[in-house]
Amino acid sequence: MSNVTTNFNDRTVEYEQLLNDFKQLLKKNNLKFTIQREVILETLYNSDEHLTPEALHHLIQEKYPELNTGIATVYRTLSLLEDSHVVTSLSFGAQGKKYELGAKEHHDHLICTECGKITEFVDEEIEKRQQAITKELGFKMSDHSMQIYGICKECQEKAK
Amino acid sequence: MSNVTTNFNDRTVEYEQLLNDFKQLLKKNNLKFTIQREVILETLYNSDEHLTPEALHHLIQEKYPELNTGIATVYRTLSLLEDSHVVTSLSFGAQGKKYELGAKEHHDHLICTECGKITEFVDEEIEKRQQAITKELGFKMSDHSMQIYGICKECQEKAK
DNA sequence: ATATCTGCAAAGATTTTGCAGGATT
DNA sequence: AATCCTGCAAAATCTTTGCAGATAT
Repeated sequence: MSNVTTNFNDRTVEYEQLLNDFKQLLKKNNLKFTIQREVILETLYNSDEHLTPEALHHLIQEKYPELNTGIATVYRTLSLLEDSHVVTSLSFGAQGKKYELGAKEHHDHLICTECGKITEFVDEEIEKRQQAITKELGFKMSDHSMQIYGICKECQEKAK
Repeated sequence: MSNVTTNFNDRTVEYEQLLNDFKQLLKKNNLKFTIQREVILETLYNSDEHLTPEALHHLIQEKYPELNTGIATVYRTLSLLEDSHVVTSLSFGAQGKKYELGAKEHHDHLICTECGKITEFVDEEIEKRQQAITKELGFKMSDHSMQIYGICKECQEKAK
């Protein structure tokens, strides 16, 4: 099972692609390409974490203080990106929503309800079963998301 | 693989059990068993949905208006229940946190993006894989949620 | 030149907290 | 009787919105 044409394994090309898609999306909706929007996309791309709007804003303020990006712009851009399915949001036990780029390879989430840590994983078996189930029910799948909640190894040990 | 002792398949007994566990929990922490706390537990138990604090409060106000339960009590009780791992909170993309009893059988969702219909399903294969994955990573699973988005059979036919 | 964006600050929403009277142990 | 709970309302957070100047097309 190979998929040579889609997997460049080259982060620069990958980001260029993402950025281009984003520009296209904006153009199609008569929206403008601004430095703030680019910086938000880039910061999400370069983060391995699931970011809260506040954390994202903070990162941007640190890296590009001269832009003086407002938190309102972060919220507005995240909504835009979520509506367009470019990012997805998650939330767990603690408070607030967290965002991540949806363009990354598909993966599911293991979420610790004690410390909030999110671990990503991909399981071929599960992906296959999902396709089998939807096919069986005549459902045309466009997307899916899965979260497993529980307590991570570290927090279990701490509790002892 | 049988598990005769734990599966009564009798909702009344199941609820009694849950309620007893809850009472024990309260006693152990020098907390008091109040009518509001019971009603909150019961309403969560009887709901098939994942409820927001507001929705839960609304249901309770409708069913037991004479209690005049305050939203603050709902929040306080949900925190208590969540800290004790009796309920888990999660969020499905849209806004706000949603709560459900952790004791319920797992179920996944097939969501039609055209008509909004939600179909629940359980798949043994997926359940097994989830357990295998969490075990492998030393993670203690309490709950999971999975949503598959797409277009249901009926809507596909309508579109023709 | 026009339409959209942005930061700011104010408004809305959501969640938490202090307090005084009420309920449970 | 002592302790904990509750509803209420105020406070603290989190998110959205209106506006006037700035920026992208």
